[in-house]
Amino acid sequence: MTDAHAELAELATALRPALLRLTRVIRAQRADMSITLTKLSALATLYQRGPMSAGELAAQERVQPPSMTKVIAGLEASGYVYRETDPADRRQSILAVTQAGADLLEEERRSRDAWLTGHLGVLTPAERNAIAAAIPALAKLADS
Amino acid sequence: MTDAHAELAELATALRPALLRLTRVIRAQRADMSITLTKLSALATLYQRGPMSAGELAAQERVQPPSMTKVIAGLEASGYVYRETDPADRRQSILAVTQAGADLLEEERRSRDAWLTGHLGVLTPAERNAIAAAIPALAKLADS
DNA sequence: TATTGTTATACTCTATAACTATA
DNA sequence: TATAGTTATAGAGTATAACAATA
Repeated sequence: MTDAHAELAELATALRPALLRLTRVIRAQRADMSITLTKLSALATLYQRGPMSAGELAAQERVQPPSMTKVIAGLEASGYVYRETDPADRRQSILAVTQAGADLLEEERRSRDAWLTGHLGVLTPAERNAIAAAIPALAKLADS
Repeated sequence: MTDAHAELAELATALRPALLRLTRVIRAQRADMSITLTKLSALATLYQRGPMSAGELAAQERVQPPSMTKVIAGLEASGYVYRETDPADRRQSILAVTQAGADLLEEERRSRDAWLTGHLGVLTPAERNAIAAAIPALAKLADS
């Protein structure tokens, strides 16, 4: 007789190290690049989803507000994002990506030596399809 | 005409935030547990793969040796691993999981409220299958 | 009072460089 | 000399608690 919980625990046990190690590898590969993975991710989200407040961006990225404050400060200092006080609620600022930020994202996307893009090319089409098919479920897990 | 590189870049762009956010959520959920995700992962690897040296464990976990030194020190202090000097090469120690370490892993696996296990249960069977199918490809990426 | 964001502080994770012990 | 591991040091990432400004 099948134990459903044991099966889920098995899946969790297999998934956890795969996520952790791959994230480590991706971070390490970025060590000598212009911005870190954390900053790149926040910048990409802001670009894709459009201008938003610091709190909204923190929620999107699944970090606490003080963590996002530091990430934004770095992106702002580098000239990749700017902010304007929301006239409707002066506690908030609306963040947006600058042209330099958009250029950086485009460069990252296009770059032939971007590690993850290059290594995805080493996988078989079936393996890439398997990853593509799993992304919505992984995103749903992060949301739940 | 299809640009293969652009497609890979798209996949990378979708995968990266999913990995990063899910890893953040999993780490955050462990905040009040007995050991951190990094230590749990190293302990689980040592248990599954069997006794090995510190250098081997670092390579398995995709971290540099000094990082693993600290992880091992914590696990040893907690009584979850022990080491014995390799008689054939006295520079190395062979690490192994103690009974307390094995008990902890069993407890983690069994625990009904382990976050990841619980939340995998919320996914549909098709979503879980998609994740299970992607794990080997994710592991291959981390290896490549 | 409640909400948004920041500052202050601290801990975990991880790396590189330099060193020690052994081979 | 070369290798395995540790120590020293530093930076990134992240959190909680306390605070300030605004609603």
